[in-house]
Amino acid sequence: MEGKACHAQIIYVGLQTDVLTSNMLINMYAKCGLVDCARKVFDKMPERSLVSWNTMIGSLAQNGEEQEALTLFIGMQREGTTCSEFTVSSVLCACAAKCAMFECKQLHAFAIKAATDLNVFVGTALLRWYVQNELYEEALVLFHKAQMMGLEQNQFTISSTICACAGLAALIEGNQVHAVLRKTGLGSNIYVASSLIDMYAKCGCIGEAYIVFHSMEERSIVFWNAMISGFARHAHSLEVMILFEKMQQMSMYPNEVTYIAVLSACSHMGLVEKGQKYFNLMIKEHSLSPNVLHYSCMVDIFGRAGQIHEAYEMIKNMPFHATASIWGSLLSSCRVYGNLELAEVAAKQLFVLEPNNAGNHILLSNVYAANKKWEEVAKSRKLLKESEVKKERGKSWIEIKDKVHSFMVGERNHPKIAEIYSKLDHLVEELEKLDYKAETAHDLHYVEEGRKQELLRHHSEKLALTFGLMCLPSNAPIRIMKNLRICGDCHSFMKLASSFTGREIIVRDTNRFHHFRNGCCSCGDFW
DNA sequence: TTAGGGTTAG
Repeated sequence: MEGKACHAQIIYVGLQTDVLTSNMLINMYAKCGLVDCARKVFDKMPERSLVSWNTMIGSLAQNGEEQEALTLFIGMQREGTTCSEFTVSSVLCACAAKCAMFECKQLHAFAIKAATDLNVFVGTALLRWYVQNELYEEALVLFHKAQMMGLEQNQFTISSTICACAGLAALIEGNQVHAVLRKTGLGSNIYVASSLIDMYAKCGCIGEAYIVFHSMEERSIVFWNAMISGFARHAHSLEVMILFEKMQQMSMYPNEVTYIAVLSACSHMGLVEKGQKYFNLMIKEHSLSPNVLHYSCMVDIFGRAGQIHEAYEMIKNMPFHATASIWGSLLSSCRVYGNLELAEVAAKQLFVLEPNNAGNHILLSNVYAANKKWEEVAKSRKLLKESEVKKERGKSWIEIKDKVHSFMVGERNHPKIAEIYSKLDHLVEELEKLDYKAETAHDLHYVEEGRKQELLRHHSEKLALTFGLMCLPSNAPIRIMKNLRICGDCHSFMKLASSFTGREIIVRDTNRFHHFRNGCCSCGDFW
């Protein structure tokens, strides 16, 4: 109100035409959240300076009016006003919030042309934009470029970069950033430390994540959640529960994110009663309203444990429309337990919600096959073949030195592919001596048995494993990332391979880790 | 007279 009174006084004495005063007024209104008042002052200005434009664009960007900020920026260009690093960083923030990829890419080029890309504000906004839009590789390229040019790194650029490494599960890159932290001391920042825990957990190094967790005295809720989510991702349910208790002893109370981690740990381990206990605790003890993700966890908990009807009841009674992910979880459970009736219910919903997801058709045909409904299997396969729907191809990747090696199922292009196949054949022979038999039961391609076995043998994670065995030192764990869920055959194969080679093998599939050691998997064969 | 930012989610 003081500002408004002051504005009235300025108008009274006739100072409103002064550019400097108007700029200050725009700024004052924007800081008070009165962006409309700021805009009125801006619109009435007979002439505007660069600062007027910058202040107005920045105000709009910060007050959630991103589209208007972009429109004004275009207007500024049309008027021929040269922009500065202030303009570029504000407009970049607006683009990142809007996820306007095209504008952002144009703006990046614009920033380079206007020689503003070396400005720390501009660089930070660019990095943030890339990470927010999951363009992690671009983010890392930018970070390396900044490093080569000797530009300043700060806690903001570093936490975004670590987030990019986490998104790519790029451990070697992540380790390099960690080394920068050790030199600069930026690792003691709570945001940086939280993203570091997340990065190590997502790269399969849960022990490293815990070392970071243990080293910090300051602990925020996000920091606790990052560690608990990491343990959940690795199916270390006991550690999840211990930390859940410990945080409360230290007067830090769980929030919605904590409960998602706790419930997902229960689902990965088949802990139905514990899951129900936590779900009730969340509502009654901590007064939190479960969101669609919590319900999704509960459907998963019941479904994975074979309580398909309870899972379906949960869906029917929840206060939200079920998402594709929830119906997908039910359909997967139906496949595992051969429940045809509910598989058809789930599939019907999924075909509407995800018409382009071939996996749903395949799951349904698997349930038909498990129930020996061969006519329906054929119909379902025909439908899939006729539609435009394509199944996502299996892909695995592994980091060796500073390079990511990627393998598709039946890979032909890798430079060492001949040697890989030959070594893999040899490994299969050795494992067959330990009673390994290719499990083709769930692989329902209409192909003859020999060909089925060949397809299974060339699953991408087996190729990545073989390449890891060829290239990595004998004591190094082999970390493999995969874009789909690991199949039953590869799971058995990895267990035997860990025993035969004496190696630790870590496989991350769509949303969790499997640690294979001495012939066993951390998931206890429940996933 | 003008700038902001980063972390956790079945």
